[in-house]
Amino acid sequence: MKTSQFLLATLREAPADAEIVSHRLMLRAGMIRQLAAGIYNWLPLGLRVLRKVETIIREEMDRAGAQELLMPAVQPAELWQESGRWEMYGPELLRIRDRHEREFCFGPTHEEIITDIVRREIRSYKQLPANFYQIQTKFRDEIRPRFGIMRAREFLMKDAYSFHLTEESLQETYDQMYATYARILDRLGLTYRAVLADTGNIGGSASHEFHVLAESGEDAIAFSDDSDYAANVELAEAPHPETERAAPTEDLQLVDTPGVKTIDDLVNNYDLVIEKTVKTLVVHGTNNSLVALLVRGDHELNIVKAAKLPDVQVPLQFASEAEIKKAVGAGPGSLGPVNLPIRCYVDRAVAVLSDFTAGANIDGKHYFGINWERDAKLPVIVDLRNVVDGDASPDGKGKLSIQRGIEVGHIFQLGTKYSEAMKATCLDESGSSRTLSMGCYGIGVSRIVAAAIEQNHDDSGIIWPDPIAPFQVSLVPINMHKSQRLREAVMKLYDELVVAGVDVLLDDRRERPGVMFADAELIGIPHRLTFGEKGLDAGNIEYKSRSGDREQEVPLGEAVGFIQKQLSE
RNA sequence: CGGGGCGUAGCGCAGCCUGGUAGCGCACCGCAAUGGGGUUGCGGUGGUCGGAGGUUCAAAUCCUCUCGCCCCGACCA
Repeated sequence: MKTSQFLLATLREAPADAEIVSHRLMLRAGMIRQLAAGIYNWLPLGLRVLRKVETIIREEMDRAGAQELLMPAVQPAELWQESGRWEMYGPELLRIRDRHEREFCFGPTHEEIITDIVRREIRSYKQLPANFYQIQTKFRDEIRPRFGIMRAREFLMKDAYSFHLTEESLQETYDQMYATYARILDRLGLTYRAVLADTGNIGGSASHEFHVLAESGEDAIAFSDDSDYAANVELAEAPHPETERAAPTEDLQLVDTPGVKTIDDLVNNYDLVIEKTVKTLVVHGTNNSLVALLVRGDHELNIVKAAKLPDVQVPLQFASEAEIKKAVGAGPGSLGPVNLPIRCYVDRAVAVLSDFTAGANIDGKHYFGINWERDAKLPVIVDLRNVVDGDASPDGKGKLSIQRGIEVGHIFQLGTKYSEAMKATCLDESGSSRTLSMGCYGIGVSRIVAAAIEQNHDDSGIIWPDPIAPFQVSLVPINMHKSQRLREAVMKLYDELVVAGVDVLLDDRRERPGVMFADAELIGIPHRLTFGEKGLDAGNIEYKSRSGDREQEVPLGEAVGFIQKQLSE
């Protein structure tokens, strides 16, 4: 490709509303342009990357024996009503009507459609197991799309669905998909971790997420320093406290704490130890009740764990100040376990506290020296908090450390959730009808592009891993317009590279070298060949890698071979 | 959905408070010089000032409505 024939839409300045690195760089490099909130055009440069990611995924899925098919983006409401998700999915489902007022949605995922296909087409156990996938555009009407392509409403996803007669067969395919995802991310050249995950509203039992590690990641993931254990912080179980609850040494004391609304206020103004304070969070419970959740002052409530409690309404919603006042008689900031009139759960770490501080359920007052059983009955003890750096690993080996990750893949064992609702059955060896078990396996194709940039960039721009670079090599001629013999030599080399199958971008604009270098670096081409008259005289061409650690003269005659060697490394 | 902010040329912004012929930088086009890290000079192209309504002799500017986009908020007890 030559720049004269290519839309090189680079920008010096990024639009002011682009917040994260990948969004800024994708705009500046001319990969994408926004059309509406969470909806983007892919310009030629961006599409080249997207297609390369897609190709690697497709190759690995095919290699794993999955079959590609393509399902519609627009789906009839009937199937969603049949699975029960037309009501359950909520406002993220973009619902539309056709001219006959029939209801449809723009598919956010395709369990219903694939299950419908399979129940029509698969009759016999002899056709199983089967694994179908597609690479297709999804639409999820996110509350707040953000970060460019990272959390867009319309995005490209590879989704796969497998069908089985037995749990063993499902486990086998699940394990195979786990290995396939690892291969895909290895081939993409990304640093990642697979972690245990929550199954969320898709449902099912076992589940793993694949995270590309990056500071800007929206998810926190916890690793053991001494085993393979890795889990999303949403899921990671906090350890049982190592100590028993100590006997009371202080009397219960009601203290005036005017204006104290937060744990920080309390600790700073009354010289307390934060580990001996308790905060009380109030959420909506079932049947219009309120439920109080108690965690230590220095800990964070884990929303996923809280939402799993039997009395808590799903999705989790925090009570308003007015609701709290009405139920408790005091506002947020003055709540605690003593004389608390609503149902209550305590975190394990709270249950072992003694002589601790919490709100008095009277505005502007706190109790100091609270002790369980003496001052308040100890409520049900559950795991409510996020794990923190240094917690013992749940598998008993080592300590946890927390890192940020971008979720690019998620695999689930769904079991019979959809096949049962939609009556997807087939005959087994004995001729009796059996409900199929399902697995599903997703990869965010467009999100991988953004994640790759988050992980691989510097001040000058993107640094693509070779396998997904829009071009492998940039060819930068210096002052080509002034020298006919340089022009001829450059064109000859360009043709040779193309014939050799190298993905090369020749910058044939009449620009100064600085401009061409800056653009090549911004768009992240991993290898660069610079060619000027001086080099031509010496019979050399200059090579530089984007990561900057290699720079050398290469004899012109060996340039093609040299590049091929770089690309195969 | 709540809170905040912003819509003026492709991008980044000024002008608005205090109404009076719409500006700057980058990009783009032309000419010239320059020629190995975003060069310089000169000359140009490009704008229904998000939209509608109102006030006024006169509206980017004031008022009302509306649309769009962005940020923060689901850890606050």
